[in-house]
Amino acid sequence: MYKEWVDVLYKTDLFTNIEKEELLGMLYCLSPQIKKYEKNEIISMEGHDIGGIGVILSGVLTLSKDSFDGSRIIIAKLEAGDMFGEIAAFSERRLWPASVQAQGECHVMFMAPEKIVGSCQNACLSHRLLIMNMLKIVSNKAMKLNRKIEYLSIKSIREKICKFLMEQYKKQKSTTLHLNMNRNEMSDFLNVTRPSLSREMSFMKDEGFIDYYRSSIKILDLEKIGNCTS
Amino acid sequence: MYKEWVDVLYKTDLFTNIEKEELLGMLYCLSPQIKKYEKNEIISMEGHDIGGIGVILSGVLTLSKDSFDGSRIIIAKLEAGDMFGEIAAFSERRLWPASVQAQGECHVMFMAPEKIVGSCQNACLSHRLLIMNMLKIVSNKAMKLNRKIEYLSIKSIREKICKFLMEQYKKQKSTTLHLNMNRNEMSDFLNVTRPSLSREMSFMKDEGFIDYYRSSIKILDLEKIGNCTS
DNA sequence: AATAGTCCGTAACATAAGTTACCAAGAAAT
DNA sequence: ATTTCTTGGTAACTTATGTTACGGACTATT
Repeated sequence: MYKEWVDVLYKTDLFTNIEKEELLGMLYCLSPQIKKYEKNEIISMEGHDIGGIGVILSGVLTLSKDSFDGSRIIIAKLEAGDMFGEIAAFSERRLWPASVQAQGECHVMFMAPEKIVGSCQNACLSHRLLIMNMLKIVSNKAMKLNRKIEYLSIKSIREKICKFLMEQYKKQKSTTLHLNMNRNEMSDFLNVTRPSLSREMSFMKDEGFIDYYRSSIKILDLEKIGNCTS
Repeated sequence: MYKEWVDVLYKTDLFTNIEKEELLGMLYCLSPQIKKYEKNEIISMEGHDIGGIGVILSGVLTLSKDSFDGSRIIIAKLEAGDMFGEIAAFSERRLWPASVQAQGECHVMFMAPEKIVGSCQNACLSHRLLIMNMLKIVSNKAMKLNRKIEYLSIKSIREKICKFLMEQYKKQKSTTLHLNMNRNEMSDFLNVTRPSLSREMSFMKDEGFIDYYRSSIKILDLEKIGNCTS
């Protein structure tokens, strides 16, 4: 049952530094549930009780936050190997802070947080590793949230775009960028409306900073993008 | 040297579930540094390398983020027993994500993250507890960042004010609120300008939702504050 | 008591961003 | 090939919020 997923799990952050042979044994100890979801199926709803920590075995999920007025902001896309729910699971307020939805068919493994933290007789050493991995994962996630805050704290759209482009540039190590999101998702991510984003991007095109066609963007003036103030 | 601070540390989240008698021994094992800072002294600068995790022994500190344009957003005020730097210390990118500044005279204890995570011979059990406490602390902090994101994602000032007032109401369990910040700090927190905040608050006063005088705010129409949409 | 400093409300004005609507290019379906 | 749907650019208009500046009410200092 777990065997077919060992190769995927072996590469996850949660099981870093844990040997493949040990892994299967640990899995039986952790006794996670594996569930399959269809396209657009909602895996967890913001505000509901947390069942367990999720590890994506296959497929793509979207993490989104619902605003009061009904609009939805996509926080992130998650794929095989990624986790969700770890933050809330180990905190005091054990409610889903966001909604998780299947973008296509996918498999997800759920673990009870107590099983990770709680010691067990046969695999104590690995458990220690597991907790330490968990600490690192949660810390990294917190750092990411922090970066998100930096985005949202920026007030002008142009600065948001510049910051976004610079991060993409650093990630893709090229001035020719291929985004894995469309305009709508990009505007969601930057927390602005699509027409406003398009307008600002077209201004920047007119001014010769960038060129673009749909989700391909070319940075023409890297320096100006880098220290854009207004 | 550490003795005088045991009572403070005993109450911190980091040492939860650890006996007072054990604590002193652990401190010698962790060998933290204690430093004293004067009013307005900068304890750590955003972007610089992390020395260690800080625990506030006395005094009040402010956590703030610098924007590119020079403005500064106050994220939080920290007081005796609070920690800072835990997130970054256990993540991959070990840089201060924010600046920390002394609001008045204060004492801070710094610990190397390796000392917490690394096992030691004499206090292995306590170390396990320490790591688990750490996991909970970091998770809680991540949840708080998440809440901050919720604030920043709100676009209208009025909704921000309403959310802020509702949280204060839940915290203080009274419709007569006493804020521990002035208008400037409040506007920083909500990431809007002070005059804009004042204007919106005065509109809300005119409409009979609230009444206020400086940092005392009275909620008059709890329901309308609670489900304010525009 | 007089002075200076801080905090905060207010108002006129400027502007950036949201809103709505429309259209064209591509993609998918028939 | 034709139709339908999705995606994204554009433009006119509206509106919320930032900007700047001023003044009054406290507070602290001398």
